[in-house]
Amino acid sequence: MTYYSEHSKVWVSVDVIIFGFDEGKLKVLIGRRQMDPGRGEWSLYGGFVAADEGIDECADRTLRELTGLKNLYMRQVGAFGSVNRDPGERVVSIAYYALINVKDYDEKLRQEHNVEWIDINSLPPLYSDHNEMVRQALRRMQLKMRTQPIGFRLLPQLFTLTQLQRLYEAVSGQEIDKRNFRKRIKDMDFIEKTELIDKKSSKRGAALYRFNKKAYYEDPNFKL
Amino acid sequence: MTYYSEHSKVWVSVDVIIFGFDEGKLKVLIGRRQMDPGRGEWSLYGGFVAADEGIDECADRTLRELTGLKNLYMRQVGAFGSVNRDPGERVVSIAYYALINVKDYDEKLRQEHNVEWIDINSLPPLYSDHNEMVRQALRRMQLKMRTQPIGFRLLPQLFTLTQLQRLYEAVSGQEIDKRNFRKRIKDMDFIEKTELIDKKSSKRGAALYRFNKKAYYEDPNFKL
DNA sequence: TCAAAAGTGTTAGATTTACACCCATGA
DNA sequence: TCATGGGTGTAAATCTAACACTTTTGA
Repeated sequence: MTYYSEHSKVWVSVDVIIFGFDEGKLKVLIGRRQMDPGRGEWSLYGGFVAADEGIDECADRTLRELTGLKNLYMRQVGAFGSVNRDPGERVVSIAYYALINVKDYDEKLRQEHNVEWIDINSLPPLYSDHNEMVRQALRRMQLKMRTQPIGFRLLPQLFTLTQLQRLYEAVSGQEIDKRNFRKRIKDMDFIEKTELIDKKSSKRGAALYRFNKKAYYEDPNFKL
Repeated sequence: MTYYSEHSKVWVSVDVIIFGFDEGKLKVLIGRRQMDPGRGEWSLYGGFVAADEGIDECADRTLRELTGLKNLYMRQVGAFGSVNRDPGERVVSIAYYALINVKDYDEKLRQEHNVEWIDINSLPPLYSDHNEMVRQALRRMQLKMRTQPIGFRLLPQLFTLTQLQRLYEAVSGQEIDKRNFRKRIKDMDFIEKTELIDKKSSKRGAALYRFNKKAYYEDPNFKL
């Protein structure tokens, strides 16, 4: 049974832009390409879509393969399919972006896969059209972040308000007024202050907060 | 030269959600599927990506094939690639949406292709995941329309403010206050009032306006 | 003469922005 | 004791939303 046999098939791959937040900077996980063509060039991590898997499943599998983590936040950026985007063969690639807490990523696994966290503002030239994928992924993530509380995916479960503010500054690329920021946060009941104090970041210590998912679904008024 | 031969290839197609505005309603161009499987079902118009064309070129070609029109506004919605989305074979499809002025579409061509303008709020069940494609395309278009003056692509070159308002109401799905709307329009210097009067829509007649692309690029302050 | 659509301003309320000082603590 | 990051409120400006009547003219 072959319905579309007069048309030609192409390879379809998935490339993942993995965002992390560390040292006050927004970072992307990239590595040296391990196959030809382009072996050794800086590249996003990716993989080919198998005959019996959907593209979302492929993205999940690829991400888990690299990070060992499940249930990460991931969204599609879009399809990239210029004829000559891949120097080897005709490949259409679907880009996804994912958010992870850098601390959750096992250091050994990172080294095994030979990938590194690079500041998004200092990315080297990447393989094929991967720089463009990163640009588009960032734009998408920025937009999403204004209206959905996904930033917490880049932070530990407990975080200080300064950390949260630095995160939003790093993602949006612009400074935020401390008092106005904290005022807005106070209005969101699903960002809960805990009794715990973080003593690492300052002498005085800063209150640790937590994102309450359940409270968010009951009253999802997020707007930054 | 075969780099990726251990991986399997799939068919890649393009499906186009063509939006039009007519009789105060937002409409989509759909037709009866002309091939197996699913022959006769309501469906978006689409086509397969050839080995030597990029996906954007494929979308352009598909759109021109159907409408005979060039330089239409078109944007990618995303890739759809569940394993079983197509009942015949494994096909990954990239959805695009396009905006056209219904009046520019040659009636004869429309009949030849056997497609119809259907109110987006009264769409029948469509082939495969096409209903979902339309939903996502609409959402994308709505978002874009708030910050970019793309609505004019759905109207004749000359239009009245009431037409423009009805368009925005149809796209956003909610009523807009007439006075507030016209106030905002007045602030945009690139929406120019002409000397011409439209006498079709009312006894009194309404001023016809025009979108000045050049003026927009000089001072792109659009916000609705 | 009247029905139908065009056109026009004001005001209250809500939201956004700008801005500076005291606090607690470890070194 | 002092340097460092934590924490707090107010006022002006801007933006948004609500709202009703007059005009023109073809039928």
